[in-house]
Amino acid sequence: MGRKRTKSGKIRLTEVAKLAGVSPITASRFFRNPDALSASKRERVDSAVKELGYVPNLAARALASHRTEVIGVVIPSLTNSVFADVLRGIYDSSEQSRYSIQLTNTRYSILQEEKLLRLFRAQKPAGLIVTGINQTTESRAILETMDCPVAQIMEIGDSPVDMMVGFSHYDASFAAISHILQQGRRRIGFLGARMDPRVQRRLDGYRDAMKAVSLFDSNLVVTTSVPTTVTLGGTLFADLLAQAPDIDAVFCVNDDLALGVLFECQRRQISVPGNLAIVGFNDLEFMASAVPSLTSVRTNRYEMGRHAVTMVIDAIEGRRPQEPVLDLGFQLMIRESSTSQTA
Amino acid sequence: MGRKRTKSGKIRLTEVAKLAGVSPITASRFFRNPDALSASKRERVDSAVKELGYVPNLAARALASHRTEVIGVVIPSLTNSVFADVLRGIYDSSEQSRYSIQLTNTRYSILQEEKLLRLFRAQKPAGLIVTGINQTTESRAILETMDCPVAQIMEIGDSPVDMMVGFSHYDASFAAISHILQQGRRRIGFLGARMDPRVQRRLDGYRDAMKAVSLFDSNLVVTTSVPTTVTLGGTLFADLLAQAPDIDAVFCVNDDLALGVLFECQRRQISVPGNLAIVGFNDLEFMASAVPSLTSVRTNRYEMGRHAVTMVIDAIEGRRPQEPVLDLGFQLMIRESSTSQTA
DNA sequence: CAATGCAATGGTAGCGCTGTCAATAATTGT
DNA sequence: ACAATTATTGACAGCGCTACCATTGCATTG
Repeated sequence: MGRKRTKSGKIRLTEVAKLAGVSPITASRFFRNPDALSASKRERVDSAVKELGYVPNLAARALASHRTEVIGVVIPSLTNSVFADVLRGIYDSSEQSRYSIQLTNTRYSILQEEKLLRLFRAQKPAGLIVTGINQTTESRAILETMDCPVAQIMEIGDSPVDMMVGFSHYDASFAAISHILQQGRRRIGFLGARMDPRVQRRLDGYRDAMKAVSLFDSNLVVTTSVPTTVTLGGTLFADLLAQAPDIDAVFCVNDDLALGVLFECQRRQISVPGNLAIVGFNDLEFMASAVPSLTSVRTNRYEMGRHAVTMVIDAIEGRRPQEPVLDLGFQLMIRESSTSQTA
Repeated sequence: MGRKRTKSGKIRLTEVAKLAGVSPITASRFFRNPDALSASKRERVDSAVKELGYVPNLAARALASHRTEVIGVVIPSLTNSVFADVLRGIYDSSEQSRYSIQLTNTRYSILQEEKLLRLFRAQKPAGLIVTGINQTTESRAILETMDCPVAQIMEIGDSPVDMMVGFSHYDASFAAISHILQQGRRRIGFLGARMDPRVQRRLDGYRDAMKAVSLFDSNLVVTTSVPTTVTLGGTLFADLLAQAPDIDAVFCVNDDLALGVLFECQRRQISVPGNLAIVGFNDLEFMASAVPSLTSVRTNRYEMGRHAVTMVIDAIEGRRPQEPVLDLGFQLMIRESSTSQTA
């Protein structure tokens, strides 16, 4: 008993084929592999598609082909502005392709991540982009049976599930501390919030850099698992001052904290960089226009998103990169807040 | 070249039904309308699903039912931190439902918006969330033939396509200016960047509030179509000072600009609020911890996202709100930057 | 010239699920 | 007790597309 609604206007591939005078399968090929058609048929199908305003039914296509044109993305946070740039890169790249993005958010929950990965595996995405390299054993197992290209982003490490795009948080942190040391500062505090694996590695870099010059002191480190805010930067800085009143520099694991520290310094009349150097991480836009301008570690987040999508799509289409790990590096943006007043 | 993969392990609804000893259609109903099953069958299907680890094939479901469980979201920018909060609300709400989010980005392009809406219409989403109320005639026509619930978010107006969640940018701006006037300031500058329709309405509110007390002066207004940054706030403020050196307050259409103005004041040794009051818009988190703390208009962005999804889902499931327009209002967060020094 | 290869095209047969409506079982009222 | 009503359930027939393989036509080869 027919649902007449079906006929209501919906153009099917069959109609296109009929108008073009070809078989449905040829019309189908027009979309998936136009080069396989002769020029004449290609043109006939093309104009039939345009004349009828045909739009493929993606559900039917997915059902018949056992594939989707969806790239899954798993990130830990929508709030963290770091991911905004990555996402922009991801969406920008995907828009030029046939693939669409399915974005999901773990809220830094390991369990949520496992659940999402399981969901993705069941839905057979064409590709997958996940954040970080510290998946649980379970998550890793799911990723390895994913049956599609997988890119891990934000950081790089030794054993990619498949591909990686990122940079070394350890090296970036180490470089930042080295710079501060070079400026003659000795008592460098460390401020960390929401200690996810990447932030943890920044702490490792800090610790090793300090230990290398025998300047490490656990009183210089203040961390919390609370999510980052500018206000929190001020609070943590106050804690740090209480623990180590003689600090002459602060390294913050992100720029929001650094801005909070700057404000707290203004509140307490601590001169920056006179009495205190401040260095942040990520190089958000405001760092350059703060007073004094704030030194930070620039990370190539937008490019990370773009490359991740490009690599995944290339892999889907059989063009695997010869080098599965892409290091996008970082740049130390040295500004007033960490250079001597005289400079 | 067989792809035997098809059979490889995939559990179909038929298998579940067989194990549960029911017909496939009954098993199907278990997912879509469990209340229609008797308790005994429901349990049998439930355990069969669990035992086999069955996961529904969404493509098949969409093809057979002519519906999807996708809610489309159209926003103009992924960078603008205002949308991060809205998106968080949207994703948080959707995760508790069966619906998934398909996010798209117009980059403030009218044409891109039309293209995306056309695409969505063809894919028959279960619901749609779009930004703003100023669609083109063409976009509006597409929305009206969308055949699914549509929520317009970020602002409210008189003729919703279907539903609306937002607040009045005009009123918010008017209220902010009234507050500044109340503080005895007379020469209130206006700084605007990326003049999208909502920002435009904030300008309208400013203009009317100033005209109401005969204090409007076009020299007090500086706008640009360039996207907002903190740095731009400083630049625009410099332009404003050049045009109107006697200003005693600045109203910025967003908090990034306000922060840029604050930094520029620090650079130029302009005392805030002594010589200049600063008021921003959105109440981003840093506003409260700046020195001095910065007055802003708090908008309920997270709630906006949550409500939009909830309303759309309710409408999809037949529970239409009696009132299609939801005004989430705003709150003026009065802080040091706009109050007299003596206060 | 037949044998061979290859490019272009089409026929057949589902992909896994649900809409429709009919059929059956359970419940109620009088 | 029996008809009328309601709750459950199932049979059937596709949804619109593509994988697979077969077929056709034509150029190439020895």
